[in-house]
Amino acid sequence: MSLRAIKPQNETRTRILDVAEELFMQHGFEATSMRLLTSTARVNLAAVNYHFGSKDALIEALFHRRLDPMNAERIAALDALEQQAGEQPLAAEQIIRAFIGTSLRMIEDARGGGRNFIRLLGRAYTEPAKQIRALIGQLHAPVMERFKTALARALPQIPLDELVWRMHFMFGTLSYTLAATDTVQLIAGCKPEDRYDARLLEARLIAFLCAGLLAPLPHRNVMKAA
Amino acid sequence: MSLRAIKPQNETRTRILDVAEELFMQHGFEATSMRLLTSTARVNLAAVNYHFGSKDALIEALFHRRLDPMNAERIAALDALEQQAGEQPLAAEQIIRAFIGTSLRMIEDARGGGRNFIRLLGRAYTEPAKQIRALIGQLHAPVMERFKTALARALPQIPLDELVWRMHFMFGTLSYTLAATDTVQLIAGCKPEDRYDARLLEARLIAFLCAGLLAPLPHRNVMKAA
DNA sequence: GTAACATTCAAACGTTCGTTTGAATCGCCC
DNA sequence: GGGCGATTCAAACGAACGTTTGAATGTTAC
Repeated sequence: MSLRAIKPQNETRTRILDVAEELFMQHGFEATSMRLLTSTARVNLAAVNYHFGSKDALIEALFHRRLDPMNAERIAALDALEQQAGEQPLAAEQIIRAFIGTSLRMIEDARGGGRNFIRLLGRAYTEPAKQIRALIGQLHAPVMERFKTALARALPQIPLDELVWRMHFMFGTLSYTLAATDTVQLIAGCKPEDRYDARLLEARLIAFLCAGLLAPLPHRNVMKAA
Repeated sequence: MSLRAIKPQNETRTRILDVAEELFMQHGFEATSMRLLTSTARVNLAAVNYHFGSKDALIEALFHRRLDPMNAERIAALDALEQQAGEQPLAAEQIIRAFIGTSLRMIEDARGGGRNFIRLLGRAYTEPAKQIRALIGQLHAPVMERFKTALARALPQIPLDELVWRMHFMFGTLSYTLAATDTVQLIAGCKPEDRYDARLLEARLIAFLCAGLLAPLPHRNVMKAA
């Protein structure tokens, strides 16, 4: 067998996953049929069922392939920050950077398909299918808990329930921004080319999110005023 | 014909729309079949095609029914604010309140189905189907333009492109928060009962969004640093 | 009462879906 | 080079989908 003819291991699996990322991002999970997927990937119709078991299992494998390393990287980044800081508390901005940096770096990876996945992920947070939301929640749970305690230590003046909501808002901003497609331009005048300058986008996101996270506490008496 | 037996006009239409709101919110557009929809609404299977023409046309009518009054209300609220302020510029917080107040008031309407629609809407912003995103974008365009100019006048120190992005972030926060389901609790410790205290949620959202909108400008040299 | 129109109904239409099947082909070790 | 597990292939499966049809029923006006 010649060297040039060596067939990469799991080539079919990989090609299915890559195409699935792109098509699921474009059309959604339900609207992407196995026939379109397999023909686009130039594999047999039965290949998905053979290699993954079912369409649902393919979706699960797709999220695991990207999310597991991403979340590990996030936790490692936070570990490194805390070790480097020693006893000193971290700044909220550092923690935010550690979280969204992982996503934004993948956005720059247009060739490798990372951008496709990030957009798909942004959509998946509001996916109606319960099993998908449950999977995402389960994969994110450890890293969420980790960042929650880190932020709570960095911002002791913010009550925990308020902090949880602000993390919720932050997460919404991030997922919506990442999920945004080229076609939808809700706010007229938005220049689409800006969207892919990940460096500038990061600076804008950080400024917005840090300010929101550190916002003055809302008056608690709104609870009684109702 | 007795008074009690009077059949409300368009009862079938209305019942279809109400059930569609609920089922589309629960399962999404694609995953909700006409058979489930019509049987839940206790109407004949052909009723949707008779009254609306097609499933897609039903979706379109569903958005029009809620969004047209909502956006009219938003613009009216902004008009009232500006007239009341006379020559004086509005505060950013007033403008934000005018926008999100409409959504949050519908969240409190659990009986009337407004809550269903708001959640559905939150999801629709990241809907993969292009026609749906295009419809939402088209229905929102006038109100978006209106709020953009209002915010630009209230915050002249913020460059327009930065302002557009911050509106984008705001919109993401709002849509994600509204779309959030009971089942997904990405951040552990979030108490679901808080979610329906619209008054408290509004105070939290306003504090977060105002701070983000008024955040210090990011350093522009990040563009060169890349 | 009856003609004209609006709505509802049960049944069927053709299509597409995810999945399964069993044979054919490939890659590799002895 | 023959055997064997891994993979690919064309074909078919039953189910579910959105939609259409034509008759039946309800409603309104004269």
